[in-house]
Amino acid sequence: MSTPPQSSAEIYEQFRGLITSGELGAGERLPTVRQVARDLGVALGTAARAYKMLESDHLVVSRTGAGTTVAADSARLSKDAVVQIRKLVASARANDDSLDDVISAVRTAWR
Amino acid sequence: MSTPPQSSAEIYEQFRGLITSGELGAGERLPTVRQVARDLGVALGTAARAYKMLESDHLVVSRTGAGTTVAADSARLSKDAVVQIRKLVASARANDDSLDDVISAVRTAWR
DNA sequence: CAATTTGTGTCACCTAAGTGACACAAACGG
DNA sequence: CCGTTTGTGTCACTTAGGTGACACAAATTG
Repeated sequence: MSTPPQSSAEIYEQFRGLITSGELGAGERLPTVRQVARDLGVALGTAARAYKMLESDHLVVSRTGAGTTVAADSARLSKDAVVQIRKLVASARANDDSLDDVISAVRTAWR
Repeated sequence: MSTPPQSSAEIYEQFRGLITSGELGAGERLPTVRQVARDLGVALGTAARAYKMLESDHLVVSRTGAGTTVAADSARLSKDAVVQIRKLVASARANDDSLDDVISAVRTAWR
């Protein structure tokens, strides 16, 4: 495939968001690498690389044979931020702002 | 250089944030591609590619000889969103949240 | 007008990261 | 216990996007 629908970095980001926001709780099982690969139409190694990145961050624990589960202390985002993010998204949506513009502005506002 | 300090995509994002949030106003001049290349330690072509991307988005206007300036109708983010982003960043900072975690959570909350 | 500035285009080259197709070891489950 | 599931590792190959070093055309400047 010449243009992958998702890169390993994007897959990583996807799960990272679910985990750090607490939407995926500690102990919960992630889909298998082969599941992810099939669902997103990427190669096995690409999904595997994403999981490796998550493990490097200690966001998940992978064991061959058993699957991959969310690590114990993985809800890293404060409740405050989660609430603010919900408001921001509502506001931006109401104004038809684009996700990319919002992300860029957050990055800019951060420094 | 094996590991570029910034990729063209990152440089693009940087300016995109400044422009869509209105921090760089219409008509304002951007640094020259050579300036950007020198300052960030990237190759000329890398900075040029970033500017090309900005132009594809109609965020800037480039003319050989003259420089690159912010396009007329380029403040694309709503005031509401800008305000919410300011609050979010304050909140996240106060709680020691990481930028990457916040970005990931915003992405997740969006869908 | 002449020199400079600035964006653009091209060259050969290198590396990161994607691909499919495997193989293997650890854990699980009937 | 034995077959299946699952994460991991490797292979050769392709592509996107970096690199430095140029050259060129258009706009600005003195």
